[in-house]
Amino acid sequence: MTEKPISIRDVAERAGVSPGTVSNVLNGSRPVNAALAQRVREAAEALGYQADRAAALLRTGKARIIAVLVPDLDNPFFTSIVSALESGLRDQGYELIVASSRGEDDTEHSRLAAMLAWRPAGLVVIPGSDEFPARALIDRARVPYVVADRITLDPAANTISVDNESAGAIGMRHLVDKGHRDILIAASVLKLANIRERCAGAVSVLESLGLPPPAIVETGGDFTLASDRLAAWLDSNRQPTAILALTNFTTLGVLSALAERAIAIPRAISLIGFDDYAWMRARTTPLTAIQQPVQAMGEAIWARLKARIEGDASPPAHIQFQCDLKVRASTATPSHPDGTSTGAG
Amino acid sequence: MTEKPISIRDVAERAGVSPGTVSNVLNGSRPVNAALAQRVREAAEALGYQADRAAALLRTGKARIIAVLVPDLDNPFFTSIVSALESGLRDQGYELIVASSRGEDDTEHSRLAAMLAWRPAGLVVIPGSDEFPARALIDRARVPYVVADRITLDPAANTISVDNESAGAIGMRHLVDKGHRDILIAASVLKLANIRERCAGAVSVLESLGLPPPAIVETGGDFTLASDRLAAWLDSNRQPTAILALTNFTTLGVLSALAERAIAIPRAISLIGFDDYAWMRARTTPLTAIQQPVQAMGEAIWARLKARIEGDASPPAHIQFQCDLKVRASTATPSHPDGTSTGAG
DNA sequence: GCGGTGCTGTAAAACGATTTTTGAAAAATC
DNA sequence: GATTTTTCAAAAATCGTTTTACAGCACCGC
Repeated sequence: MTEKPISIRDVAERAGVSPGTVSNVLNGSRPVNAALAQRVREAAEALGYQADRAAALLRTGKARIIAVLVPDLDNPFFTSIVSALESGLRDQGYELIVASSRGEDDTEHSRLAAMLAWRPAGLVVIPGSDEFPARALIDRARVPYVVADRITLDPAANTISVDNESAGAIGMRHLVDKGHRDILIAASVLKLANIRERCAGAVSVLESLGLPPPAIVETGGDFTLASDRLAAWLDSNRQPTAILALTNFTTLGVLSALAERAIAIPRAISLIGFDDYAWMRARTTPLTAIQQPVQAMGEAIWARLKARIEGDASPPAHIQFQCDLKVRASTATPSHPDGTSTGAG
Repeated sequence: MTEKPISIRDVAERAGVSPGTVSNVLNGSRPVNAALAQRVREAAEALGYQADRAAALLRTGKARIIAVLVPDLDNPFFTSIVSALESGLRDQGYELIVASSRGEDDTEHSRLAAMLAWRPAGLVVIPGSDEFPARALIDRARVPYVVADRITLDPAANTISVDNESAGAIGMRHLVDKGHRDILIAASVLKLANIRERCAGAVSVLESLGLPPPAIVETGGDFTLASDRLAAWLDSNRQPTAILALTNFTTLGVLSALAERAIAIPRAISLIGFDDYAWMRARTTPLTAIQQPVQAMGEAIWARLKARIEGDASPPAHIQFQCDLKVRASTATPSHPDGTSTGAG
């Protein structure tokens, strides 16, 4: 009893033309007599015709699909990129397929292979590691792609990221300007180039001023781990006067560790967070934060990818966005300006 | 110079068999001589063969695709559902295509139509409104589907949601038990049935105890709006001793409004948040929160959808999950037990 | 008036898998 | 040993679109 979905043939019949003509009208691939075209369009409308994407794809070899691979769909930074992308694609007849690599190389590989079997028109990938071994797959598929957020060794890749050195530097400079000398950097995972660069930027500020290097603690990727590592560090080291967090999850980890110990922000310790979410502002002490221009990045990713899809053959671009420091109440002058001589034992 | 992607024909040739046999081996649709099968598998492996999904889809009529439509890809509740779903699908050869309706009926309609053109095997939708006008599209496409989070009037729909009445009730009961009588409910949008039910659950607790009804403020969907509306309400009404927030965004709105006014939690006002995110815990005063079992819901959605895809014809189920109240430091006994007689003017 | 040249529509050939049909061996039966 | 049945792979049909090849027609210049 299940009625068949309407095909191009039905439309053709109703409009009294051949299927080829219908296709030409609907895709504008070849000029068609205006009156006929009108009839075709009416017929299509009346029947509620939607071209079967599978058949179209099979013939043309390119799906109007953009595949996105991110390391973690529970990380708001990644989902906000996905969201920004979706906004860009929505009106242009593309669909978005998403997958999470969970930061594992082999998952990354298998998910990528599965998505490429759809022959997507383009690919956006946030690699789980700098090596990015799945790159070979992409090469083989010859699909236009953009690497986002992470830096890659792949010379052929278009990349969209933030200026991580500068991001680290503006945070550190702000702390130094406030008078802090005893600063802890909460880094997530140092084997990621972008995190290393944020560190480097921060460290270079101290270096250029002839100040001693900061302490760095590597917190790992997720929130609970970060919280534990930071707590352990705080319990076994002299308390810094300021903390610079390099990702949104480490920011949470720092907040958690400080809250547990009832360490006041910014009275005892100043804090700079990374990324800028509503929960960072909806606080008694809103967080000073290094804000990534997520929306702009999403748009840039799509702009670049779209250009590539449409045949642009310019050399690969490496677009870098500047982060903004949103100064709020969580950073203040240290209570003991000479931070090196005090602090808990 | 672009080498062609390897097709089933290439594999067949290399293994010295026909394409049909390759298909039978790889899909197990019909028995094939073990030795031959082995040869075929080796050839496929050697060539790195991946079946063109489009061709397969065209023939079989069903894509191994699950389409997901959510109201907002920037809302962590919705993305966590997507994430949980992705985990379920990953190993079963399905891909996930996502789209955002932005809470607009016509966007919902057009995005749904676009996704259905791929003839997905299944559909998960979180409708933007109770009316859910796009339902007609789904009926026409005869695709198995599950409605998540929202309640729908559609009698044929499988739904997965939380027990909203109970969720509202456990929050309110906790506040009443603590001694609060002057309670404000921060609801997002009352035209959504799930929000109305949370309200109803909360209100019924007061009713059953013979207490006066709570104040309710409708904050709207997004964070800044919620913050403004709440601020306005607080400025023009007597200050309650406790606030019950009914969504994660309203929780943020409440926090923001209270922070701006330097109203201490829980000393001046107790607060119960909705959903349970790391940022609610990583605070000096961790939030008491009504936690939705997101992971379990994601799994249930997939289980139900999968059953339907595989031909299960049992009557539509309406699965409800119970929320958990996580009691933390943001709720306390009101400073003036008789809340009606004090408060700011 | 005639051959050429756009124009515009139809007919038919792809696309690459799956599935049905066919056919030729091998196995079983008498 | 001849005939029937079974087995299993090859061949062919199919899905619905796009695109190529071709044909009819009008119009052009000579």
